Amino acid sequence: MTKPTPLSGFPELLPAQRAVEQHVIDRLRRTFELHGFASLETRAVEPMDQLLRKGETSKEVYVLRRLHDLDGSGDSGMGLHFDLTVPFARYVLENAGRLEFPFRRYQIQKAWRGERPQEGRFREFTQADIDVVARDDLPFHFDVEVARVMADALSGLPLPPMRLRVNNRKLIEGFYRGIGAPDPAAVITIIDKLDKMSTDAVAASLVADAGLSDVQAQQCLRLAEIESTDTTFADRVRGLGVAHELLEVGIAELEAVVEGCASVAGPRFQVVASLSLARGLDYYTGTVFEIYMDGFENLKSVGGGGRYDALASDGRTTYPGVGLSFGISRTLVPLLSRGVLSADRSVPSAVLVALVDDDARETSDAVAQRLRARGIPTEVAASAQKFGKQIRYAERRGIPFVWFPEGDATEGTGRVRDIRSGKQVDADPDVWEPPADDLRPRVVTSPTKEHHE
RNA sequence: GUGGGCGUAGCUCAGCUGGUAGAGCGCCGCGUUGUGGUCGCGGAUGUCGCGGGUUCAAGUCCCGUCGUUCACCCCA
Repeated sequence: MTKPTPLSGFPELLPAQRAVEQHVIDRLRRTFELHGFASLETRAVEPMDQLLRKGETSKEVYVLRRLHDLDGSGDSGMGLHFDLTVPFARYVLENAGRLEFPFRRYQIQKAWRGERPQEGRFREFTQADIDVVARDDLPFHFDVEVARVMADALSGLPLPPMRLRVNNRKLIEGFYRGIGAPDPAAVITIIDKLDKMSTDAVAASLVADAGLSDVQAQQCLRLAEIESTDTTFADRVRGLGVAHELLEVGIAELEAVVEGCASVAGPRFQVVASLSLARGLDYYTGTVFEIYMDGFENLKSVGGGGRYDALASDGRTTYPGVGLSFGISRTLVPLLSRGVLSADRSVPSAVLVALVDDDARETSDAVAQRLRARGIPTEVAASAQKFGKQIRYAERRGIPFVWFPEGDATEGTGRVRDIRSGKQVDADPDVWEPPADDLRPRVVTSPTKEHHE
């Protein structure tokens, strides 16, 4: 058999890298649950009509087909989900009668997109979503809450500092209406390209494609320039002299989000009111979020979300929602492959129990069992090589302690060596404990490699 | 999906206008007859991503393909 080649866009990690990913997932899970969000897992597939609703035909969906369904007559019309929001909306409708609203859930799962892979952009990837959904009416304070929860979750991760950019659709749409823009939606789409096109090009496009006058286009650009980490943006917006009812509602909401996040912001997590943020998706109706990672702006956003007044609807009842999504693969894979992040060992074992000779496996197994009984991940040496070799076996894998048994199986005493310091002490497997930090693989960062480009 | 760069040992890479493969690190052994890391000495490893073509001769040139990366697109 020839050596298999990797599959483009379907990243797989080495054991130490996976340990980092698991740490991140555990950490996110713990924080989400700390805030009372319930865990949910939805199936991998959705009906194609669900996936392609709202005319999102540009989505590259992987379609599912049975091998023996040659003529396609039994075509199920199923595809792999490309995000976690669409499956969640479907799930809410399907289980509306059995859920308690407002319903808060998190979901950490894979998603699939057939797009061309690039750094931080894959065909199979993991993301973490939190959403709150209600029936008929979802109070605004949940917009603030989801931002606070994500801030709490992300600032606890061993990652570069994150920046949450916030804006409000009502604010910008009210502004565009207030200046008399004939098609506010078109303006939003064009403003969203500000990070790629020059301001002159955007201005020209606003005139040509959104039907604005030069003066109106300049007003839009001045709005987009506004940015602040506190509520001072509000006066600057009002200073532009545009009046509209919707604009005032939007300003008030954005102020509330920025104020509400003030207590969770810190050196590792910044919240910025950013009036150029638009997000192309058309289903957002109020607050919009985007998350960026410092030093990795080339990845674009590593998370995003916002408020949808109609996350789901069955025709009779409407379910508004607000949520945020964080790209685990997008964030972690580039950090891992650049060596910025890694784990200090490639196995869970904290202790390697040495094997004195081939007949002493029983003794070593007994020691290992006693350590495991107290929650210490332990493995027994593969063979009775020279102790130097056995220590090296541990060293290669990053296992911090080697246990040398003494006496027979019933005694279970011995000496334990910290192979990093070389310190060796007499120990009892029913009593000895490693430092808490050594119990599990630790995430280590290399700040020297953090800066690039 | 469209267009460009790159692909040589486990890793990072060198290899000139084509002339039958190299360094550093790592790995293995011995010095060191049961406690690694330092040091010294010795050693192994490549279908030069894969397939085809041009040529007396291809790692080197051409085409295709896969992988990777960048831009567009899209977004996590």
